Amino acid sequence: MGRGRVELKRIENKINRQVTFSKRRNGLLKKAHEISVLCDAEVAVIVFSHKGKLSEYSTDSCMEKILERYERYSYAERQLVSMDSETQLQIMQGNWTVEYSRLTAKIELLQRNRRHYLGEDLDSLTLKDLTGLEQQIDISLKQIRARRNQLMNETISDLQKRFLMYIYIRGRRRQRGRRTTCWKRRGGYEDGTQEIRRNDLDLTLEPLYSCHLGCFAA
Amino acid sequence: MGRGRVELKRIENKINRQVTFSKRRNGLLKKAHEISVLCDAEVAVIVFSHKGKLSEYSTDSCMEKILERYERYSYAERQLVSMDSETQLQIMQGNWTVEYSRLTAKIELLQRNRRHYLGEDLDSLTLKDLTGLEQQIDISLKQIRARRNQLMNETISDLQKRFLMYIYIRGRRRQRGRRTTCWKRRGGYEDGTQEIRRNDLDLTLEPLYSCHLGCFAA
DNA sequence: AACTATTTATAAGA
DNA sequence: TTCTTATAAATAGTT
Repeated sequence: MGRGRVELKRIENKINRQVTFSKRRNGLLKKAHEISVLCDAEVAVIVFSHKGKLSEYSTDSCMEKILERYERYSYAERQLVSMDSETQLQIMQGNWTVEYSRLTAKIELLQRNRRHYLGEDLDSLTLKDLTGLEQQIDISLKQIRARRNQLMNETISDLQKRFLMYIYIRGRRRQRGRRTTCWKRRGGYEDGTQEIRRNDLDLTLEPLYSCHLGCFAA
Repeated sequence: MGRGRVELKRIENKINRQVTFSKRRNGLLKKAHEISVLCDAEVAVIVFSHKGKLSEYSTDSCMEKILERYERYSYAERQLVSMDSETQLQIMQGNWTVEYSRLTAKIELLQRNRRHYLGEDLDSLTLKDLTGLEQQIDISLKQIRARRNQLMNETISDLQKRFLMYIYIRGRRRQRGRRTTCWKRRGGYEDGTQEIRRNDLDLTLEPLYSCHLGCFAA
């Protein structure tokens, strides 16, 4: 539709491309509106120019509704967009408002996911989404329980070792006590004993990394 | 572009509307592809017909990527309006590094949490953390399962209704078939029957909003 | 941005 | 649905 047939390949001349884009974009949006009105259809058109400028059309100006409807149809999952070289480029160019929005959008997505992981706001999910989520959370619960059991076992055997050490040390002190003379008991020996005793059996659940208990291992 | 000018209003004749829709949809998708190739643009077109059938076009067949880009872009636009004045001031002063660090820190925290919810990187957690996490995830799994079961039950009863309707309609057609004389069966009756049958039992899992099934409710 | 020669899209008919 | 064809609409190249 114009002077001379057009070949379906990228227009290399930058000016021509820009002009053609502008004309055809208008045509496309117009046609989208026409089919929408004439045929009672629900239409969404999104166009990003080569430079990244957005143009859009949506029936009754309700893009979100149409995209939601589309998502329901295609059951596609959105993936978290990880930071890449595009981010760095944006920042280098001082184009931080876009970057800011990107980050806040990402935060919002992560928070939405978080609510799902915590079993909240599940009404918006499809059956497929829910099945996937359930499997994921099920696996994750198993892993958490496995790790917790492991840690509890470590703690228990650790406590056993501490207790054995307590018995051992008390036994040795009693032996020493029988051998020593009486004058050593004067001058606050009673207090000192209590202090030592308090430290003998450490009941906190922190791991006992620094104790060499090879003598009790057997 | 055709015989006679066309008025921009809904085509009331059902057949005409269907034919026009089919033609114009092809035209729209073709033009979307053309501008995409010629002008190196990223284009997404989504069309739902009056009957609810989906047609779509997307540059490089990557609809999700384009919709994500759209969400980010439109979120950015909304964000510029709703951004609090302090943030705007920060950004105006070119002092985006503070804001950037704040946001990335938040993202990092959220992602660390996410990994924990997914049962990853649990070694850094204490027994107390793990116990809390386990309880949380356990509750969340129960909620997800409850919601999933609810949705499955809804789907099942929906299918049951569809099936009953199918039986009912088939029965009625058989009754009608017995009453009518034989000459009506000639001239493509078989084809017609098959077409109707194809529409009788809609096995998609979309909700069945528009069906009045009061007769089966009891 | 306007113009205009052509191509393209498509409405109506078969 | 598909083909045909007359005609409206879109647009490529130009000014």
